[in-house]
Amino acid sequence: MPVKYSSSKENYLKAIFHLQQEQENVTTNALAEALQTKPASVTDMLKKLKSQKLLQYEKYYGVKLTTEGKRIAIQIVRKHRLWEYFLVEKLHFGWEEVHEIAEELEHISSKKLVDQLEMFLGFPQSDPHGDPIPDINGKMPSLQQLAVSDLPLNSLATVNGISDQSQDMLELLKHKNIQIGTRLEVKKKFGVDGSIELKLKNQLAVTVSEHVAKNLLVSYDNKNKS
Amino acid sequence: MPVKYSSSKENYLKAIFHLQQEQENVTTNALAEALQTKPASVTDMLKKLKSQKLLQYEKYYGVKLTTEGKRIAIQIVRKHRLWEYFLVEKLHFGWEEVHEIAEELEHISSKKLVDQLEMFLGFPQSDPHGDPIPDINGKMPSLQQLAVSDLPLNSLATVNGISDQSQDMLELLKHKNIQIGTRLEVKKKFGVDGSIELKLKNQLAVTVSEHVAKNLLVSYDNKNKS
DNA sequence: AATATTTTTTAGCCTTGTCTAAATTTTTAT
DNA sequence: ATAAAAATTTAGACAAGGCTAAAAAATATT
Repeated sequence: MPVKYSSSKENYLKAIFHLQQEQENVTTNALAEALQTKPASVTDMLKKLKSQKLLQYEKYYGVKLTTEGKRIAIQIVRKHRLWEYFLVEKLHFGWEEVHEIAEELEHISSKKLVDQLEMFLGFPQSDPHGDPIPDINGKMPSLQQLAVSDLPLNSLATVNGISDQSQDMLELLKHKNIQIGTRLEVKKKFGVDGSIELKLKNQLAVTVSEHVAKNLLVSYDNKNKS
Repeated sequence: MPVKYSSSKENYLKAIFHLQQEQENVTTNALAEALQTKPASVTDMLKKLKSQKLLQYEKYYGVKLTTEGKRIAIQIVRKHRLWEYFLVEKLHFGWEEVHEIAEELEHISSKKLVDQLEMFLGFPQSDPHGDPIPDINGKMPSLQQLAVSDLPLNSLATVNGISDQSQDMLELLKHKNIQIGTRLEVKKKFGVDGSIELKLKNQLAVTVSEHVAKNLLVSYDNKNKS
């Protein structure tokens, strides 16, 4: 039953999976962009993946994962995020360094390895960037997430994710001392440029641009004090 | 400086390195055997590795690693053994299960990853099978090793390695409760078939065949008690 | 020393995953 | 509704790594 797929195929499935979150039907160009390859190569690979029943593909009409394709994609995501957690929590990497390494580690095939790793790590719910880690059955713990830009004035919230995970973004957040778990309060919203002033728990106030505010995800704090 | 080589090339370098321990000059057939491939494929690859200056190769005359080739091979060995240690000590794998997984993990490229891993593990000196782990500079801690078959009667020794690391051997040793660090005493040597009776510390006596006795490596215990 | 055997290499072919250039289809804009 | 633009696919090529069958070299045997 557990068929092995090449790293390349796994990367295609994962990329399609991620793109599907935004758009039901994934286009060839979007995939080429995501995988840093050429559209012609994507077409070639899609035909192979189709013949393996990992996705539905009709010429010119885009692509959708089958149940099996999705299952494999989620497995890869699970491995990627568990390894990222390991790298940060156990090996003391910075959160901006781990993605690249996890891109390699996620293709190690042993299922037992992932499951033991998960146990060793204490069944973490989300990776260092706040993204949920699928459990052994592929179920994603879904957590309430809204952008800082959507918070009303004076609300209290805790950072639990970042949608733009570019190197630049992660470095900026690191610089401003914002990480997963940081508690913050919305102090001011500037209409002119969409920037927002935040008060970080136990720290000074900081101002973030509209772009940052839109990509910094939080959940409301439980208002169980007063 | 840190050029990347394919997993396949790394495997060739590693296999040559291991075979060189026994025989200065490594033959094409021996390599094909070790890598589970055909001699013709070996010849092809040797030409490529030669052109990259990783080894000296003269048609029909066998092969030898260059300094650079050896450096890379030792890096791979280092990674392999550190990962094996991790799998056994942290993820609680059995020593007979880890080789295959480490074969994959050893090709993960990040140097920082290996070095951090080593620190996280507390700079172990040898892997779960007793083989020495090269340090960050490629230096191997060499330890005194002789076969149980060469021990004189009544000598006390501690298991520190196995030369035949086949699945079957590891399973047999596991069954007989012999592992790295096991202390033993030679009780009887049977000339007929070369088998040897051992008394394991805090356990019953066991008999091992000549084959096992020849492949079980030990160091003499420090006789600092009486 | 000559022949038989084994080892190694060469030649030609295959698969996977990628590319460029050209052709085709779909979408957008007039 | 049709022309222009954009997206996608096809065709043909290439590099890496591997294979089989046949040729060549080295080694062993008589």
